[in-house]
Amino acid sequence: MESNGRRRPATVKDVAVEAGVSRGTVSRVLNGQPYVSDEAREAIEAAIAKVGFVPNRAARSLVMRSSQAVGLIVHEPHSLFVEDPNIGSILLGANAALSEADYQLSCLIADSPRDIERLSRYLHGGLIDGVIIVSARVGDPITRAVADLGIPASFVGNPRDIGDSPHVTIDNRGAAREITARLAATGRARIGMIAAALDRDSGADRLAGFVDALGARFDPQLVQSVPLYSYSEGQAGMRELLARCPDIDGVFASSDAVAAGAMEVLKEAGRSIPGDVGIVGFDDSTWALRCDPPLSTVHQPATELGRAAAESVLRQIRGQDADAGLRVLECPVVWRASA
Amino acid sequence: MESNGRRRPATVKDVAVEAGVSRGTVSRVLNGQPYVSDEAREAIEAAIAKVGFVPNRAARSLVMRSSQAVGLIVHEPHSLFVEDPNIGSILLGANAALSEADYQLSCLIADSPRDIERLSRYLHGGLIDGVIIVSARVGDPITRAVADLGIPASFVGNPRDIGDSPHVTIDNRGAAREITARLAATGRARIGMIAAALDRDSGADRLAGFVDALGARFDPQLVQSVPLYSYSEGQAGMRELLARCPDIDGVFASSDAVAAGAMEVLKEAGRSIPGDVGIVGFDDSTWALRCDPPLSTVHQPATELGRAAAESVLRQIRGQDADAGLRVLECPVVWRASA
DNA sequence: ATGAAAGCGCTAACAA
DNA sequence: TTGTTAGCGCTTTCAT
Repeated sequence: MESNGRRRPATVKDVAVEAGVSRGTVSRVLNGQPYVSDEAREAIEAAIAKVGFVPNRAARSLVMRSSQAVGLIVHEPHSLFVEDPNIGSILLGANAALSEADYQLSCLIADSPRDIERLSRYLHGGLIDGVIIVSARVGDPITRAVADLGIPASFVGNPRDIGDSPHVTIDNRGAAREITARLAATGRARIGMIAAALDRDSGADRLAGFVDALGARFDPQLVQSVPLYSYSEGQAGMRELLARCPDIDGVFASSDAVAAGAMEVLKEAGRSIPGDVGIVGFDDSTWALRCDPPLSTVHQPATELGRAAAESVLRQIRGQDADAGLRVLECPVVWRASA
Repeated sequence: MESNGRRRPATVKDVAVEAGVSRGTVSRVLNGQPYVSDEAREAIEAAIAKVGFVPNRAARSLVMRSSQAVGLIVHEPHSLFVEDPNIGSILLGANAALSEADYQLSCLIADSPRDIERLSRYLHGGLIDGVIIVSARVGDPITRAVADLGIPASFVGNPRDIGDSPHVTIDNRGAAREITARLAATGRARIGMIAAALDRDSGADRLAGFVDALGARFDPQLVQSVPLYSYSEGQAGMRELLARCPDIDGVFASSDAVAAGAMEVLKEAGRSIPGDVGIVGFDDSTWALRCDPPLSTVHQPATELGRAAAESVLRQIRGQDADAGLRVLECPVVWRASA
């Protein structure tokens, strides 16, 4: 029976009075502790329903020093946040894992220096037991803030400066190496790369994998760097590459969105895919299937990344962090028609 | 000077001792209250920095009965959450408005009955001062939970059963009417609609606007209903329509993603756009510009919707809800090449 | 098995 | 202008 209207919320005391017991006993029932008579338990449960009692979490957090809530910080440039195909899945994965453990996920956005300032106070405040950090860059103020806090934390991704902090990631370099090698194996001679987001570990590692795979055949002329993993940057990058090396016959785009933009430009330039130019992407997002022809790419297990990060935080909260926090998830190549 | 390591967090008392004043005075400084000598203020500020004090928000929330945090509940089916082009912008808009008022935005996901259960306890708990609800459907349990709570709330959108609760929305029906009329004015004789998400106010209203615009020329045969605003549903819907009415020469798709899917199918069927068939969408999302030809559509002011909803919640928190919470934002038609 | 009482960290009313 | 004190709602010894 939900009480409606603007009445003062019921407290343990109200429940205790209603049930004719003490607050201590009510608390024991609330927390499922032993040593409560069936009689008392039933009376209290009835009273709780009757007065519409819901525990005040601020009070509980204060005394227990824990809140059963985990934050997930997203620090993305404005534009990307809206489009990033992985964030939504990471969120859903983290939420699922936390939900099973009866933890509340609270997604926090860092979109300005002011946000970061407020956020670090918020995290300090005892309303959050742990935190998942998505898409941090090297030197990210969020990283510092979290480290200073000493609160259980786990990163999705692996910015260089988090040291051996718990994190879950994929082997960007290995996957990039693998898909580049396969592209080369289709008989391409002049393979280029549109290398996005080199300020992120994912971006830098994908480039490194590309260089690995090409070995002596690597030609820096064939690499065009662009700032973001986006469709329009893909277009811009491809235009540059085409102008500089008209004989290009293979492209590794460092995300599917980038690849989609590049394909658009290639078609406008009259190049057939995969006939004249083979192209591969990264992420296996909705972009990949929407391309024509469908894009060969690397499958990124976004949901599982979110889930694993949440589980890592949960383990730390429970004090089991002896157990390794680091995990590298599989990301198989998905071969389709674009190369 | 941030204190590191796992030391017990500093409290007001520590600051008071360090500064040689009482806890009351420290509290006054913390809350920017008058009647504090410059001398005391300086000593306290120095002490705060020295001991690395950050207020415990659980304690503060408990006594103040407010937390300076606003929740934003997203209740979307799994698949859509990942793709919805509006949610990210709504979030960013809400965050910007709240940030200016020094409120923390906490985005909460409702992805299962269990989530909803936990969420309503969470909202009850005093850790959240108000809430923005995105994409609720009629009969949504979230709506009931929020109503029972009596907490400041504002909806984005207008499900029929929220009554006159504060909400911010667009005139879906009017906009649908307008863009359909324009499509008709291009000389189309057999205009159909792929009507998605009729269980949502937005979906139902867009269909109503379509019917309005066509008047006597409306033919139910030319309407295909699909469950979700998605690319693949757009493909499915278009296939149905094409099979049933091969003479179709105009299509109103109820979102850009749906339109993109429909365009794909039309092209496969050998229809030229806008030559054989004119097509228009809704949202003005990234899909629209990515289509070939670019899609005529209705611009949805997603960022502003988020901002306005946040401002509405803020007003309610401040007790100014006499001021109207309802706002209908403009959504102009954007005319491009697809029709 | 249960009640009484102390106290988590903070703010606010009251005295001084 | 400042210190003192009484709670906010909850959990948790310590008695009983």
